[in-house]
Amino acid sequence: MQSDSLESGTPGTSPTPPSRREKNKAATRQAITDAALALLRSKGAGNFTVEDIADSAGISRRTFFNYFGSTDAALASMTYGFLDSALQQFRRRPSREPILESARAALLELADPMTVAPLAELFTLIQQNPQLSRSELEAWDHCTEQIITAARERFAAAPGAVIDELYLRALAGSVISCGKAAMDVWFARGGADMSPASLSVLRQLLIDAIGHLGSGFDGHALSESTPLEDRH
Amino acid sequence: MQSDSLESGTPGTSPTPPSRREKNKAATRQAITDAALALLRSKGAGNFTVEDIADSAGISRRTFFNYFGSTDAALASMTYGFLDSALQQFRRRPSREPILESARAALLELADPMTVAPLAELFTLIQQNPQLSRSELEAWDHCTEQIITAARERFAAAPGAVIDELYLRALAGSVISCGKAAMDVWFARGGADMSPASLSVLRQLLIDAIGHLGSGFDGHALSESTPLEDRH
DNA sequence: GTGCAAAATTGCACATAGTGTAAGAAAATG
DNA sequence: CATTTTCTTACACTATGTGCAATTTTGCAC
Repeated sequence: MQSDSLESGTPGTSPTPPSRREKNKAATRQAITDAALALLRSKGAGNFTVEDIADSAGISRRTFFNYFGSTDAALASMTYGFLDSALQQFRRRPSREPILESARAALLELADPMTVAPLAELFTLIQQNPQLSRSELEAWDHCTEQIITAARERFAAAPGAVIDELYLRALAGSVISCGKAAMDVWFARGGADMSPASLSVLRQLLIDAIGHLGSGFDGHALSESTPLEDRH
Repeated sequence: MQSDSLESGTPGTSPTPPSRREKNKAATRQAITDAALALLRSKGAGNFTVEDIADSAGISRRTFFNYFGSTDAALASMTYGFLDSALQQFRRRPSREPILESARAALLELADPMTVAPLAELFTLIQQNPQLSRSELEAWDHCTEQIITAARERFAAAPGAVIDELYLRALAGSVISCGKAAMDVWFARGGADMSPASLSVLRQLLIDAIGHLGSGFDGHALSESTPLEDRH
């Protein structure tokens, strides 16, 4: 679909230039997720089958299952990619940086237009259908595990130190929970609004959530009167 | 199985004495979960069918589906009950108590022998099988939503105050994450050890996790040397 | 291009999941 | 006992997910 320069896609970024096979697979994968999202949009959750997706993507039912284990998994793959961008950002942060600061920077990646755009509609469609949300939960959980691993590796850089697994897991889970909370609130407010103003709101929500986490949630649940931004 | 005193089970606790129908349904439900757990233990995850469970529980396959939507759901129902005990404890706390203190008290309920015992083995069996964990995640997520609702009701008691949804959701998610982290670490260490010493460890893990949360995770990931309790 | 090996797609068969429906069994009601 | 309500069951049917072998496509050497 895009400009298919033969083999040198972006030399230097990846050690393995994408072969034709890999590009075909990526295209098929994309066709599947596109078809699944289109069907979710047009027919609603639970009102289409794997065969529908396969037909729409121009492949056989069997091939669909070579790529994804279920309809949910196909849709959740978008969320995986979405969260993976935050994880990569986390890994990119310097090791000596306070970990909550790294988490804040990583979560802000979720407010990137290119990152959140493919997810926005999916989220709105999913939040109305609890059935679909199972695989989504799995995606968030998977990201939590990845954060735990990344954080463990970071702390392991300090030689001879004993890593507190409880601290790691509680922290990673809380960070992800804050990201999820910010996304939920954002979607609940304005839906999938991709305008710069809306994305700015999302960024602020992510920052505020991490702020609450960093301050130990010391009682800001109520605000007697909200002088600024009481449009809610 | 147990002593079936006719109708007066525990007068005063429930306004509706359990009729014969309700007791039969409860017994069937229990038989299903028992059978599912037994099969999980003996055959391993993914190596038995709904029909196996139904046969083992002495019911038809169709009746199984009248009670649970899937094998996973049957097993996850135990986790639902487990987490529900913590939720009830949270609701029982006084409204003016600091919310993290309420959370701490609620999570400590998870270390109650009567509460955690039915879950212990399930957790160990589940952690080895990522397939089963989807419904478990759903159970934790469901509990998070319940906590959000309970906390919202608590704060709504203050008249005229505007509730910060982000604070609520981030807090509830983090609290649950801390509970989950403590459980994970506990199981990873000693498995399903129900001894008083082990349960004491679990209690301390839960307290420490909430402690981390309350102090904003201000850097206790490493400990240069652990003078006490370095048996890990 | 030709030929060959590796890999992907596909069709087919099959076991299992999950659901609608109607008949039958059990329990509550009078 | 008769009736009504609720639960269980059998049956039929669609859909999911997987193993397997045939077929097609791609990569690579010549």
